Amino acid sequence: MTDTARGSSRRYGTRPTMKDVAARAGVGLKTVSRVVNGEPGVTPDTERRVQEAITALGFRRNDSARILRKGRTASIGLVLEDLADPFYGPLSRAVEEVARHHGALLINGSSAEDPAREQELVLALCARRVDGLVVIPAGDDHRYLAPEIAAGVATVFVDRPAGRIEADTVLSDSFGGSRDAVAHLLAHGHRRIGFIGDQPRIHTAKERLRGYRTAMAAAGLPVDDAWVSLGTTEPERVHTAARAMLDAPEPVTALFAGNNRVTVTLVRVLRQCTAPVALVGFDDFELADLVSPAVTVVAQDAARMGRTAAGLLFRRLEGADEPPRREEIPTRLIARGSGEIRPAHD
Amino acid sequence: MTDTARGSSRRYGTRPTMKDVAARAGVGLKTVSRVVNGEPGVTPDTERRVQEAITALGFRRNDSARILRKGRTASIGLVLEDLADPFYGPLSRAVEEVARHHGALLINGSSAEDPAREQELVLALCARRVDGLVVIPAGDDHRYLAPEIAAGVATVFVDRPAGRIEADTVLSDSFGGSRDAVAHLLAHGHRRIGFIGDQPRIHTAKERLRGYRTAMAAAGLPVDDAWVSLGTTEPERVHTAARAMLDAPEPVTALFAGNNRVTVTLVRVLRQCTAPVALVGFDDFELADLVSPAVTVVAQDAARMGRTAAGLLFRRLEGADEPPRREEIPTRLIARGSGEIRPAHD
DNA sequence: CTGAAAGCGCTTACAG
DNA sequence: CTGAAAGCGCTTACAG
Repeated sequence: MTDTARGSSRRYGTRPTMKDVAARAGVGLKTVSRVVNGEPGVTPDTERRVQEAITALGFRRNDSARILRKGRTASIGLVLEDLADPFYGPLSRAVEEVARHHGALLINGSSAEDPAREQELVLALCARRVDGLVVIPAGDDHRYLAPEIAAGVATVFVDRPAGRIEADTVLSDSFGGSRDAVAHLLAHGHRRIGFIGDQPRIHTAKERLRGYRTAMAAAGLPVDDAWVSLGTTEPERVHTAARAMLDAPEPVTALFAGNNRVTVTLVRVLRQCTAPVALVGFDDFELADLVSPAVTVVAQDAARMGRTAAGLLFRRLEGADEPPRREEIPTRLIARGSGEIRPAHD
Repeated sequence: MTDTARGSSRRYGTRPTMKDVAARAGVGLKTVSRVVNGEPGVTPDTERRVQEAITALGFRRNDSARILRKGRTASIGLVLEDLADPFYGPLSRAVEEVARHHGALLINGSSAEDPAREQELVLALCARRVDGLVVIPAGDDHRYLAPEIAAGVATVFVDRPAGRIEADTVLSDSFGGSRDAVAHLLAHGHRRIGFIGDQPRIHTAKERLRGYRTAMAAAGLPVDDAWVSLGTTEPERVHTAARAMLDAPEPVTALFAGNNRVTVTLVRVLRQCTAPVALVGFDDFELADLVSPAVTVVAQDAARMGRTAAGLLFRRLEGADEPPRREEIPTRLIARGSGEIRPAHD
């Protein structure tokens, strides 16, 4: 009889519960719970019997039930633009490492740069009752998150600020990094410098443009409208924009790329040019030193951004009750050759 | 009174439940459940009252409770080596897309190529009762998963086969791709070809070595032990191995790299060489065409691997009851220059 | 040292 | 169309 019951409880798709273990070991439910959770107050003999039952039945605690009772899920959500983008790999990994040290798992999803999808994902994670969220926002209005934050979901925004709510934020120094990049080109004799960046609704794109303008202004130089092009990072769009700047009657002698993907496209465009054109890119990429000329970049520290964000998150979860913080991670200019090319004449 | 109760139920960290909504709307619990889940059989007027209560209280259904009752978590686990590795980005993204179409979230973690950590992660995901698992295994003994699979956790192994259990598997054609790569070098006149690959305990490393040996044998050529080096992908290790092959009295005239990271290191090593040495790498990488000479590779389709794996997984979850499958994803040789260099003389 | 009862927040199965 | 009761598999708070 007992054997039959046990047999059927092993059927495909059915798993033994603590109750089954308790029955088999001839103890109470709470005793099984004690053993499973390593709580004290169980005699060695009782413990052994429970362990045997656990092994025999192939019991594994159902954390869904545990989570419901305890109120904490020991998981955090990570919403980013695209898991396949190399910038987010190290960032995700860093968040994961910190989560791991706190015994938490990572649930993540890609927004594909779509605000509606970002919101859908974030709210799905809230419904799962993640303890916290790390969000690289696609949208610019996060009021939908306010009730969740008020209900205790620790939330940190990374790479771009939250829109219309206050929250912990970790950003790269886009403004300072861009200003330095352009100053670097100016120091190498350039006067007509083009900026090709991401869509203007993206915060970092605006900041990088501001850095560009500030550096030009500090050098007392005018900025021709034709030297600035913001838009998608599609190769075709970037290619067209670059060609326009390079084929103008007074062509730019240097280009500053607003991000990773733009930089790579510009490397391709510039190989076709006869006259050398200087290039500095925002954000480093793996083989930047292998291309020739090697590409000068303003490097961001994605792993540090992830670590910092996760650190802030767990501070909140451990009860830190302080106003939202905004951390800025410095960038670093790495001169490799392409940014040190001087203008032909002028 | 009611207001006080409501006020306190909004306290930081406390969230309203269906019961609260029911009380406020003056309906039964089940009616709230019907509205929240869009089930039929609710008058428009009742529905409106419930919706108002939901909005007023900021209610969001607790999926932890739902999951416990329904038995399915609508989440799948993805365990890979390192989220930050560019090979896994597109693979993860592809798995995520398929999961999304099935309404499932992705929980993932990195094993860091450590079998113990792989097991710990996988079992933690099983305790969370993920519906399925996509595993890029680090270890070579997965018997620990047998009870979970028997209990209904759909499991698919990707990139490397499962060890000591039967399970759905999606692999690249490492053997065929490597054989083709080496045949390509042979066709360009090489006779002394070196192979630098990953650690021999990794299945793909063994398969790629087998492809190399098969191609050499098919050409009737001997393989000198000094031409084969398996080990970690640390740049230093790869550098030393390559130098030994290149500085030998009878140096190799071509190198076949067993993976991505090895290829990149070899590009760096070969730039220092005076005599040109041919190179083919297993696995494509983003800027392979920008390096000079551009790098000839055997490309894997990581996204297709991810899609295929997730496809198999959801077939199982939808009840497919068939023996474990093994899908092999073809590779593609992309000639870009480095693999078409001919040996100096001979 | 051990265990019975209540409850976490939902859904299921039924009854009106 | 609507709702009260039971239950998912654990943990909590108590009592022995």
